[in-house]
Amino acid sequence: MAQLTIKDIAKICNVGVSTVSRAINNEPGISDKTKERIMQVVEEFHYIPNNSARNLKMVESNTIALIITGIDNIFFQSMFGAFEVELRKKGYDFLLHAVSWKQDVVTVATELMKDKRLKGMILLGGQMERPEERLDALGIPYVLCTVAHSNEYSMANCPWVGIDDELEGYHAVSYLIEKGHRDIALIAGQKMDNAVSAQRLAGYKRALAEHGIPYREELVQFADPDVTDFSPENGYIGVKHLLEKKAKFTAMFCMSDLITMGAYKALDEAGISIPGDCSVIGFDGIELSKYMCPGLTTMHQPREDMVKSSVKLLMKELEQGKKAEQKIYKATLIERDSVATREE
Amino acid sequence: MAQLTIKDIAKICNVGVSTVSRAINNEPGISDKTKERIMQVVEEFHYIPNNSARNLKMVESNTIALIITGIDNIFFQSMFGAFEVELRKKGYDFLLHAVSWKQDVVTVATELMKDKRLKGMILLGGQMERPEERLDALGIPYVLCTVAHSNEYSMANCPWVGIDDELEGYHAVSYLIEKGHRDIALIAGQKMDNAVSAQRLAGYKRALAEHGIPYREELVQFADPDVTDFSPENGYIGVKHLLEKKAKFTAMFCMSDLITMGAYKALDEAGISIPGDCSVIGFDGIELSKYMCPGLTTMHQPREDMVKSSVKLLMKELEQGKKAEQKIYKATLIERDSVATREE
DNA sequence: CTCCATTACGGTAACGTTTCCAATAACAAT
DNA sequence: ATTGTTATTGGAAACGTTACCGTAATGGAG
Repeated sequence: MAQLTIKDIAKICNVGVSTVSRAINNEPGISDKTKERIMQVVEEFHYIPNNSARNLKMVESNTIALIITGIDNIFFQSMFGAFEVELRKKGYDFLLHAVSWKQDVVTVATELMKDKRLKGMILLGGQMERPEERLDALGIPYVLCTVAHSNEYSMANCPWVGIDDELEGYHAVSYLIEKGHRDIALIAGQKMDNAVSAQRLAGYKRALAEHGIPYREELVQFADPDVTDFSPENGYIGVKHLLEKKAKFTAMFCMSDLITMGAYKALDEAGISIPGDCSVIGFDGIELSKYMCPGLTTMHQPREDMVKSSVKLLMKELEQGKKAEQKIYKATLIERDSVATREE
Repeated sequence: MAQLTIKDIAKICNVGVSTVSRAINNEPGISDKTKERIMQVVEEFHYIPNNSARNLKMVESNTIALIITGIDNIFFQSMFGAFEVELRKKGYDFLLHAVSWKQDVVTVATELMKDKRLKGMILLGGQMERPEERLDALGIPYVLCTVAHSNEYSMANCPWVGIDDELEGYHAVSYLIEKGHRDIALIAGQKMDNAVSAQRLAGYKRALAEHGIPYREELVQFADPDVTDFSPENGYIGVKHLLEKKAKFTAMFCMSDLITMGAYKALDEAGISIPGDCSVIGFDGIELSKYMCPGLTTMHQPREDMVKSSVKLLMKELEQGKKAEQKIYKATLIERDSVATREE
């Protein structure tokens, strides 16, 4: 079946192509009568404009793209919706584009920008070093949301919103210490290649150090190379390893809430009660954490605020041409029932 | 910053545009020397072709789209990856496109087909009636995977893969009955508008009827209008409602595993033990179900098989021009620890 | 009835690419 | 040298749309 084009519609209606174009884009300079007639034909023949041609021709769109690395991550998933409403509220079109871990985000972003004549973009998730070097060259406003980076390098030169992973890891562990725990296990992500994990680990070490507790390697368990970072499996296997090593601990910091789900299971199978025998603290504050038994105490990332802030930063750049800014949020501790005080 | 085009590259290299085109698409009819020279310039200037122009010009791509309704659904999420590897294995390019519940899937599909010159497509999730009427007109092969439909209408005329929700609902409830239960609660999705829920409900009723157990309305709990179908909240609130009504039951069928998570919590808060006081069976067999405490007994949908089958069906249409086919899978019961035998 | 201002419309050049076709270069065979 | 064959290359048309510009139609004022 041959594809229906704007010319076909024009021919059917006995008008010029520009008139049809005016009709479908409700532009001025067309009488209501012809417009109606054209739209009727459009409906009847199910004509749909070709976006490639449109994007090719148009000098600028009204579209803002959300480019997300790690679409299978439940944490980011919970942010899609908020981004969409926030952006539409400001009158922009919205485009969600997933990039897999193997692709280079900047390449994808560049491609997308050219193809869609993007007005701006928000990069969500993943990790990168010195992104501004290549991103600035694109010439359109962008903001990085929850994009990880190594300890050595800060995001100081880009529009960036997120939390300080080192600091919040420190807070989580400090909380456990305040509750009287000194033997604190850690279930982390991949040992290499995971910047978030590395930073939270740094926070863990600092908290220990500040309270004069020696760092013991046998208590920190990284994800096996073949399991997904921050997944339930990560937690389940992690705890199993800990138990095999006969590591002794009275509390545990898991680097994601999903990890705690696996940890709960492994602990349950070993007959270790939460929080009686072992306290557990999670990270992220995802919806699911509230339904765990016992309710999970966790460091909650203010996702809503982070998306609002990202959009606001982008708008500022877009509308006022303002320079790059940063917005670093605090995580908040949600106390539920998975952490107990340890008496000496 | 002006956008770099193929003409710019051609000018820089002192060659014609067609030569550059040949280089970047590694087509024959170009000497290795010039090709190398061009590619070097391409790298240096970070040239990226404009896909809009490309798609506009090219008569046919090698791309197959996965169009998914309900990207936030954990069940579908677990299928993305498998689709991608399966399709790439066959040598096709892969494109994931999310459509929100408000959009019309067929419109989106048509648009995408025109824009990207799709070779074929797979529709995942959502629900539609008589989709073949409009989809066939597109003129490209497609297959529906786990797309719901009402009881009255079967998918007999489209390429379709999925399970029989009525039958598997029947199986789940029959299993409970075999275990000696007669007072079986049901936590369902939205009362209206959810075809999957409606079919599993029909299965529930049939199982009851066949065993001479009267259907009692107070035991079935639909999702509140403002909560997400099949979510943990759906389960939590559902059980709370049941308990408020002082409904008496010894077992419970939840229409998704996610629902059971909320149900577990509500049961736990009410001091009702699983499976001692109440057995629970779930549906879907998602990864998470294995980590619940106690381990969840659930009807597992063969996701891997369903994606493989979808791709195979599409290939058949693509390569041999075969007519629409159907593939209806059986769910398999995974017995874990959430269902107990009830003694009379 | 004429003139002018306004509104409605049609024609056509771009947008950046691929692909066909023609043109040139290279080189071997006569 | 001449011819033929093949390997490279350049030019230009087309893809479907939008946006500019010019022209025709309309309608009100004089």
